[in-house]
Amino acid sequence: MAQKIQSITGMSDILPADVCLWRTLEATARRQFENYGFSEIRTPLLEETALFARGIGTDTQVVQKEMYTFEDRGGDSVTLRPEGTAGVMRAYLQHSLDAADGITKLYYMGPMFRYERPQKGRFRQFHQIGVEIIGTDSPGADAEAVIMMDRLAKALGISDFRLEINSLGTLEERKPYLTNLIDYFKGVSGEMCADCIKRLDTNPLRILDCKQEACREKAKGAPTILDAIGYGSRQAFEAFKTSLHNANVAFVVNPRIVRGLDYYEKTTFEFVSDKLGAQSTFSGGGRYSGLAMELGAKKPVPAVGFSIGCERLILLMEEAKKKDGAGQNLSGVYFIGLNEGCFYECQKLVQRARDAGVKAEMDYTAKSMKSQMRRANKLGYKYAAIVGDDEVAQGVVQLKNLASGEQNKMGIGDVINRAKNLPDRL
RNA sequence: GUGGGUGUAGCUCAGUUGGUUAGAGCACCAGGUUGUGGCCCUGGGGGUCGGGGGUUCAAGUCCCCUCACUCACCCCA
Repeated sequence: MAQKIQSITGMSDILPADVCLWRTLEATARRQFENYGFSEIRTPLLEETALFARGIGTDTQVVQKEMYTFEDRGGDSVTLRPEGTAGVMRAYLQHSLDAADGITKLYYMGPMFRYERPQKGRFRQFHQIGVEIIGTDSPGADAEAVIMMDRLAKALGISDFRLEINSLGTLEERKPYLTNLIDYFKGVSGEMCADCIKRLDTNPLRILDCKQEACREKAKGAPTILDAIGYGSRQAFEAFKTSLHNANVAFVVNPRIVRGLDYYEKTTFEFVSDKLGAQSTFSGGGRYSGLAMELGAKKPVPAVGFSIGCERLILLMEEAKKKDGAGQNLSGVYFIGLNEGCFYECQKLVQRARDAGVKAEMDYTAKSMKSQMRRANKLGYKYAAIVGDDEVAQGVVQLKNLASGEQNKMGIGDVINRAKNLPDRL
């Protein structure tokens, strides 16, 4: 016997019962983003490996350990995209999307791939919806992006979340800060956990976020990035905060927010919820400008963006939906043929209904009436249309309203009008 | 990559110190009504007990290995 094949680790099916929620998310995001003047862009799932290596940063965990990278048949190294921003920036540069206007506002949605151990809210194939505002370093753009995300979450019925913001300063400002930070932690490294001692070399900012009690204690006394950033960054951060206030977007400043991708600078932000387990960030982003140069642009291109972890947001939507408990609305006509002789007539009627734009089905074989009625009920049809010998002879059907039990004889034209909720002609 | 938890019917789960033919609820199918669904009643189908090996007269149950799922570390959306 052949072995049963199932989906591979960390890559799950979105089943029909769940697709409704996904469509709501996607449609709401599209409508919102387009109201803010964004256009959709679709880039390939597969890109040259160098795009991500250079764009995200060679030393990041994503690039070093998590990418699905392989040689294609021509011997080129290609990679399944682990995030969306690099591909969008590549497309922006490749097609000179700045030509029409200095500012380009884009959004995208689709699957991303990272080879990680799955857990709650984390998968190997996961979905992101993201936006990028390219071509301006105005903090107004940062605010617009964050406000849009805030409104989207609320439009989806999610209220139980908080916004955390920070500024990482520019790359130049961060360098001396990092040196200070490393010096500080080296002074107290004897009391820190093994992971954090490693982080001194790999990712010192992460130490600020360590969950170990001893490290947290030490992190309290550490120099803060917000004290180290320059005048320009500070002013931009203040302007950003003012815009959030003006839009009634609540936030907390969290100087320990660290982003995992190298290209971030200045404003960064995360939308977090404590209903998501350990992976509590459902949307995160920030400002970047070095990315374009890494991808071969002649000068830096300032940009800001964020991306939503769809699976995590869906989790929150499910949570919010539990409170509503929306009932299903019935629709369509289920045709019931009472015997073999009526079967073909029934097929004709089903097709006329469908051609007229009405949802309609029937059994594939002439089973008992009871069985067909049960099916009509189970599938959530509003009407059953019963077709027996008498009805065929008279050119009518018995149309039964399955909710009220009311039943009337009528021609197929009237059935179609009823099912389309058009007023009856009679 | 590391650690914990869980794998028995389509789903949720029982299954005693190892002991007859592995059960329940829901779901599914049929009948109770030869042309009327939902509720109810009756009956039915469906299981390599995740997989492999071992101990034993005997393994769903004990031991080893393995795989999958899940949660956490790490990291991130």
